[in-house]
Amino acid sequence: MKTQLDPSADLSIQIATAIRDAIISGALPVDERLPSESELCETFEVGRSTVREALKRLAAQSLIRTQRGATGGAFVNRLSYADAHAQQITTSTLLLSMNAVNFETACEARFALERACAPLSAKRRTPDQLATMRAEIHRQGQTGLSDEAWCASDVAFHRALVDGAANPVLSYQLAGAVEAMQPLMNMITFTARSRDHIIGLHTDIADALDARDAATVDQKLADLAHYTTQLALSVFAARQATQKTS
Amino acid sequence: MKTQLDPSADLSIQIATAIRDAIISGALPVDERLPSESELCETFEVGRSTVREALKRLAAQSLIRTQRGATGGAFVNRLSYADAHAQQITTSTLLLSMNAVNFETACEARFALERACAPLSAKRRTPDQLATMRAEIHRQGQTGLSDEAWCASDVAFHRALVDGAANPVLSYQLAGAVEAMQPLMNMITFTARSRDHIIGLHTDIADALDARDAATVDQKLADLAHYTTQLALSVFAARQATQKTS
DNA sequence: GCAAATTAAATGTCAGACTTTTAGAAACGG
DNA sequence: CCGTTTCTAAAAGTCTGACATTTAATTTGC
Repeated sequence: MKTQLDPSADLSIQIATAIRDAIISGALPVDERLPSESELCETFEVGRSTVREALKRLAAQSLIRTQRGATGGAFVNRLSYADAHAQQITTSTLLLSMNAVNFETACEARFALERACAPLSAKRRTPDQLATMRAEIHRQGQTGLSDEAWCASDVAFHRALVDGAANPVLSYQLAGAVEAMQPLMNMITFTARSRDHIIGLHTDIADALDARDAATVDQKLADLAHYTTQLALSVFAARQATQKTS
Repeated sequence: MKTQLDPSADLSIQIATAIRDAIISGALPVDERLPSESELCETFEVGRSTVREALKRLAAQSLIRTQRGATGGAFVNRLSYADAHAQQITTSTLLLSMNAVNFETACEARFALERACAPLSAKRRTPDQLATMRAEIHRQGQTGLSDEAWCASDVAFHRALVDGAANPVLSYQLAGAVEAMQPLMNMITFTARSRDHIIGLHTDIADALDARDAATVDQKLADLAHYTTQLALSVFAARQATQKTS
């Protein structure tokens, strides 16, 4: 792990990189304990704060965890799907909000990914996941549901669909994308009429999954993608018109 | 941004979280300069090392960048697709290597995602991207190509296919998945016979994209997924048999 | 008016002390 | 001999103060 450091660049970055490389390459296996901070100081011949800043960088990426106390120290962390999922959501959310990705692009990506797991979900979905979808559809039909609650339920519905594919790698990638889009979706006002239409499509999707009819699931997801995009465009257009008159 | 800190938990984590929330919520816009370290010390009433460790955590996630000198400081970073892409690859790679995701699961996810952008790529691929694919196919046909070089070319081919969808959100998500799988693919020995078969499928895919024939692209990707999975399984089985005899 | 030197502000690094947490060892008592 | 309590040591977390380095703005000198 020891590498010569270039004093002209930031030391804590170099140390973090060296340790990260050791972890990624497998030289430091999961749950292996790193040397203590003092030992790392001697190894790299730097001050303790420098070592600590390097370790914090790694901790921020969930590559290590630290534990205080006598047998404590820094340990190589087994990256959990939950950790990866959280990072994915943060990254995707920031990417969407900071780069002015237009709604169409985000929507297209989301539904393209979701359609990718439709056939798998049709094959493997459990009765439990179907029940979750039905429950969310029922909730979506309730009057007086706020736009936020509506969107949250929408996410839960699609999350169940994705989980139905029973592929954790797909779930982690996709659920991140779906949830990252929620802030964008929250900006849309869903009228009672548009809600009814979406609920209809959701019902069709659930029915098709029930019947393990992959083609119909795919078709209805495509319809939903098209409808959502059109709806968003009209809502944004209307909002822009309002702003001009005011 | 100022929030009361709980002295029982780690201060640097709380400070990092507070600033991160401010960034994600948009309270701190892109390129906004954070208060200097000394000012943050006073705001949160902690020592400078604590503030610095918090900032390093954020820097590790590309949420901020720091600049030295008179007009320096920490600035809210505009997350670039390149940054997001790099993080995605690291996360996905670790997830696959640390969680004993079996090859079938990873492969299934990868091709499911890739098939998701096949129809878009068929519609939008540029002549340039087609040329890249043809070039990689040509390279793959050369004799004496190492397994690593073969896999790298394979990644480049699929990357061009994904980029053909002309959706940056899809590119970032998918290219990460494709590249994260490369270490797993590198573990497979590709015989001349299997290479020929894959090259044939690649050619079919390129031809179908050329003709903007989405259905055939999808079909050939499915074939490729199936073939790759079978090939991997047989390679792993053969390796296991060898180990038993030794 | 332009170039060089100075200054000031900011991050990066270091050293040392202290605090807190924690597991294990030692002492104690039944 | 066993269980409980106390002590101890190791380690991360925090604080303070100092110095180094980088960089832009300011001042100075010509």
